[in-house]
Amino acid sequence: MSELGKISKSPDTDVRHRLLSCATQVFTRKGYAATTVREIVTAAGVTKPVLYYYFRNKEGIYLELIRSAFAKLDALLDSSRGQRGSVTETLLRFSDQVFSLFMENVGVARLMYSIYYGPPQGAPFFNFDAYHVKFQDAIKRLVKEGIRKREFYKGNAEIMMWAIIGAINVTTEVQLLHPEWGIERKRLTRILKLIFQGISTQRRGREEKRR
Amino acid sequence: MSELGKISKSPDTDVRHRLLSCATQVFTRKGYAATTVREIVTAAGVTKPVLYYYFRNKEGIYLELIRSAFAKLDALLDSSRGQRGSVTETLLRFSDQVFSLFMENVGVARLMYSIYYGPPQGAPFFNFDAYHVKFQDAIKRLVKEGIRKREFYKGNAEIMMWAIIGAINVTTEVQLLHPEWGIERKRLTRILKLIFQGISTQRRGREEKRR
DNA sequence: GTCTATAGCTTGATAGAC
DNA sequence: GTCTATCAAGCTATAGAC
Repeated sequence: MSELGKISKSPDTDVRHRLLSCATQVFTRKGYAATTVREIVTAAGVTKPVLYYYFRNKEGIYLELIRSAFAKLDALLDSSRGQRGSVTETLLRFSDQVFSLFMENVGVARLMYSIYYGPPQGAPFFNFDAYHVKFQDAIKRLVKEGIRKREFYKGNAEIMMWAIIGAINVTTEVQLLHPEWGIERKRLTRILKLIFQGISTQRRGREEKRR
Repeated sequence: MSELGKISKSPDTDVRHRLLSCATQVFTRKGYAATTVREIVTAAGVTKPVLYYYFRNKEGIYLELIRSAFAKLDALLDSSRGQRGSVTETLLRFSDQVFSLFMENVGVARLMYSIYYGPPQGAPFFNFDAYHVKFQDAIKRLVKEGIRKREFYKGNAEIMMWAIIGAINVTTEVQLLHPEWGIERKRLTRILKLIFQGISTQRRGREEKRR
């Protein structure tokens, strides 16, 4: 009986979730402006008022999609602070979690890329760049901590940051568009480890010898 | 007199170039489908027949934009073969040239990102992925050559390739959207050198010691 | 041929019954 | 929470005046 009670309660949130999922797909396929509320609700198998009940309007469901995804990223960024263990480990773990989050929300990610790079349809403004900066700061802070703890060479933290972000981006972007090319989560770790250790057999030039 | 002759000849190609430039802007701003031939020609200060003379139609001018940009990349990829000097130098020079090419055609690059990631307007198909693969192969070939010449450690060439492509991508993408963040050409070189040499003070783990 | 006015459709959004 | 029924605004197409 209690089971039935729980099950009968779930459709509420289930409908909400289905609406979000369908909206993501339609927005991605047709762009913000060309997407009609009608398409979203028929895809989700509900009627219009349901959408207007859960989300204020078309803009509301769009912003909810984007915001909820970034809320998860925010939580992850916060958790990257004050970790025990080496910075190297923290960076690897953090990148791995970012990749997982990306994959779990790959649909929304695809939509965000479409909005960010695509032609400006009348989509409501969202400050993607603020999150780019947040993300960069989180990585840069870890790199600086690594330098302070002598785990990393005393070099330009920003350059190191870009190398790491480059690895994360290339991994997520390839996964976004060509999952069949098989850059999966483990591979990101391997790329990062490579960046930590270097490619060249000739280690450190002038800087090293001068010490 | 001969001067006048030369000058009177240039407007032809000038008009052609102006059309291409304006088309790039309008396509990027409004998307392929929403762009009308009328907008392009008025922006370029010419009449419709001029566009239809130089390019067959709307599809023609679009494809010309994309194709001519990739033709330049093709030339660059070819030139990366059989270079003298160290592979490290070749890779740095090649990346630098790619970045320059990207910057010289940043308008077309923006359009291509918009088409590639944006909602599929009825834009004529272009095989962007084929060029992605070509590009990857060029880098991978150089990395393998580096390993063969003992310039690079005997590691996974593909992982090294992704690290390098990550650096190139992050540099060009940031330049595309936030030139004010100041990741200019020199910075790409610095990121690559960092990847070659590594970040960590702990060089090579188990793999190294086992040799 | 050209312009305008209007009919009719679509869209985002809401009211009120259940 | 969900439905039916409906609204107002905006767009497209075209009939019909000139």
